[in-house]
Amino acid sequence: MVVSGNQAFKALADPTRREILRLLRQGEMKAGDLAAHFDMTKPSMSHHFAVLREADLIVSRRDGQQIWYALNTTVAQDLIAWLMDVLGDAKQRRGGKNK
Amino acid sequence: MVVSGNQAFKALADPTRREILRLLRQGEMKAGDLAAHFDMTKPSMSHHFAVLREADLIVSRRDGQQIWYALNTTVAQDLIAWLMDVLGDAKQRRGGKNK
DNA sequence: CATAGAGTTAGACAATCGTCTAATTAAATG
DNA sequence: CATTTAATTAGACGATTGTCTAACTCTATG
Repeated sequence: MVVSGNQAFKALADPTRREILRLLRQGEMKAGDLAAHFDMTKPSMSHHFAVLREADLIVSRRDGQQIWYALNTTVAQDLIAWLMDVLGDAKQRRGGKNK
Repeated sequence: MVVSGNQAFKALADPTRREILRLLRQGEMKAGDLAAHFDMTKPSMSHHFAVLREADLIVSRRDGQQIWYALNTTVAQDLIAWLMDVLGDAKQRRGGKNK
């Protein structure tokens, strides 16, 4: 885990934040457009963006009045590597050992 | 996500629980032997086992006085599928789209 | 430069979480 | 059956989390 393993896992623990990541699969989006997908105030959404950014799961850039968010795949790759390592092929390994 | 997506993600948010999963990679272990790896009371460890079991990330069986825990790979596979879907190949996808 | 719009920051508050000690359950054994 | 050992359950408590309203920053524009 390169940088923020624990923060990244904690960030993923909230369903709103996972949905934000899902929306960003298709490319970057403005903060306001993201927020429009949720039944929640803008400050609450802003908080979720901050948590995701501090976990390095997203990156942001300002363009005039608006802020664009996009997935940061670097930490994402680390998370997947951790999960695959710990949980991914355990079945095969156990099969080989305990059969 | 088959059953307990949110619970599974929340279970992964704690470093002690992730370490428990890591230890279980090599096969099932007794509750006491797992607990011995941590600087924490047994009731606290028992709580973490319960969270992991409710998230379907581990399974347990009693053998006399002792309880054995093992990884449950079913939900683990779902988690990995989710992560790969949302975060896994975003770089390639964005590259193809926004280049 | 006054106003409006997009977004964040500050601070409060209830709910959830992680840990502890004390009590309890369940199995083994003299 | 009394005691010991392995583990969980119950309940308390401080820390963290997710949400809200109010206030603020920053940019655009008349």
